[in-house]
Amino acid sequence: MTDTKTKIAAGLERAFAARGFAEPSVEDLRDAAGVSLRTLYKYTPSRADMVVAALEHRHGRYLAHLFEDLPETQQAVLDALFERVGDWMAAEAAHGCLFHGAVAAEPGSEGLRELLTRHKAEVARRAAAATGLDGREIELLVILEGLTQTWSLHRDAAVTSAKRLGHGLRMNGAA
Amino acid sequence: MTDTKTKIAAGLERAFAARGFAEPSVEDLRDAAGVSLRTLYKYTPSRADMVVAALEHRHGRYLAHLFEDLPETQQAVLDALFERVGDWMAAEAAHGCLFHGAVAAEPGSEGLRELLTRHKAEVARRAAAATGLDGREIELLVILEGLTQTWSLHRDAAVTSAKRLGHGLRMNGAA
DNA sequence: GCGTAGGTAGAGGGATCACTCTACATCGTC
DNA sequence: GACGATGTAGAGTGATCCCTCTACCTACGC
Repeated sequence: MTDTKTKIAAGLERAFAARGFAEPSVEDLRDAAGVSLRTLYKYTPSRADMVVAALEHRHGRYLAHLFEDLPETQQAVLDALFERVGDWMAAEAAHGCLFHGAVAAEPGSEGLRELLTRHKAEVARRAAAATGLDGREIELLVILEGLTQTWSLHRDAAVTSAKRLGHGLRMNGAA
Repeated sequence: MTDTKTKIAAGLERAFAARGFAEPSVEDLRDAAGVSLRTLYKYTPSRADMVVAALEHRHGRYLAHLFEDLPETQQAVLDALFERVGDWMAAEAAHGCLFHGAVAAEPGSEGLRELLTRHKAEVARRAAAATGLDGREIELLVILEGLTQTWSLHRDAAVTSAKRLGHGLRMNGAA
């Protein structure tokens, strides 16, 4: 049997991704996690902790989805990254980035904001390393975030646009 | 005296922008709008309507902020747009795009999603027209959205990155 | 066989919240 | 000076929600 803690985190992530952070009640979250209310509160002693658990679980899954088994050439890596973001949105994030969603739902939480910062920094760092575009982390992040936000409006066209922007990135090395 | 309806919409916009969509109670919104509860419910018969009123008011203000009195050359327009987005974030949107925030707070609302779509389409359309980059609306939107999302993490560096990406846009006309 | 760790089931408290309703004030117009 | 439109003030209602707590079950090591 899978570890109770990961089972809970996976269920919470699914619930928040599907219905946002405001709507699901703790009883809904309990159903999604597949445990009793008591056990849920044992591992995540408040609803805010449930949000954190879901985000941490998602962080790992997102990194794995983006950066495992990438192609060989760095140009192909760049295109593959954007395609994988599109695939991720289609399969898992119909309602947009979960981290931004969590911060938007609770703008006062310093903890959530720090989680968001760390998540995005890690994505940018790994993307720059994998594409050989060191020093261009922020530009990469602008494209990745823009793609994430526009995907729900324009689907594949957003992926294509991100690729084009990425190619431009590779062209002009300096400002 | 200013029109009651606009006074309410302006107050609501301020409240949601400052504290997000989940936190403020209707009584908080009443205080922000500066009217009585009865009057507030007369113009916006439910809390959901208050959200819509705030977004419609913001839509107008955002377009005015971005597209009024732009410089003459199209290259300067492009840079000015990104700078204005940065200024807007600093002054008005410390917590990110209000439209995405509203949809994230209530993912089930078809009305909000349509409002978001129309808002972004109009921004993209006007940006393409003002910069002479017709046909590149989606690429422009990816940069604008990416800038909006990364600004809270990287401030001026995000604006600079957006400008660089914009210059690349102007270079390669075709795919 | 028994203790312990870790689980289920679900009722109830206390607080909050969206929304309604009654009663009263103000002001421009005829 | 009466009147209608438009506003304020604020108490009350019904529902929801987060969280706690009691009571019980099951598997496993020794």
